[in-house]
Amino acid sequence: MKQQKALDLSFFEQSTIEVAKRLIGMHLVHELDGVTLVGRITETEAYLGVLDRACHSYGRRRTKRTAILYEEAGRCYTYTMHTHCLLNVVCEQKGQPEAVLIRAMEPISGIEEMERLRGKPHTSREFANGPGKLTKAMGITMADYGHLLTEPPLYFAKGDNTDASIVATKRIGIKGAGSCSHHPWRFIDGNSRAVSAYRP
DNA sequence: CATCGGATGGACT
DNA sequence: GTCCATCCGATGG
Repeated sequence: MKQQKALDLSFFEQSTIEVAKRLIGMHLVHELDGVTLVGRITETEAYLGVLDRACHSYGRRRTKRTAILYEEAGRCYTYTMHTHCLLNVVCEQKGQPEAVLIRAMEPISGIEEMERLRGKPHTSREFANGPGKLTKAMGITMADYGHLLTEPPLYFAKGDNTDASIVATKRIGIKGAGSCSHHPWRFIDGNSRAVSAYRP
């Protein structure tokens, strides 16, 4: 495995939709207990802040949980959904509370350790084809809340997206968000099977 | 304090 | 398709 070079802050200061699209094919890296875990991102969703009814910062809602969304781009926004931890990266300028949810990946390296973290055998397709599965495989927890995702131990790195075919769809699991439910702000690699079940 | 609900996943019918 | 584990923030009394 060649050296992983972290994406820098300017990457995350682009528009949130642009970040969501460009993260497809990029690598997510976690250096954990001396092992480097790497996955290739296959699915993301953009959450566009104060006007997006599906976004936790809709209407400038600001709580202890959402506070990090108001900080600078590149920060880690983790939150718990039922029994699971979900990973987001903050985008845009400080004070503009937008983020990209990392929803799925293909395991690249550190696979034995990821299998131990995930528990039970899984096919490569279902290994991390969901946001809760992904954080479990990568060992990401609420302890990572606020971490700057351009620095070890948890960061993004340039990957291979030459085979990626970016497909936009509606976001998954959004309810009660009116017209915001229909925006095509979910992005998948149409050539990967390691994505959530729904396809257009 | 009690209650509710959700950007989920896994087991099961 | 259904059920539910088990969490935190939000809301109301």
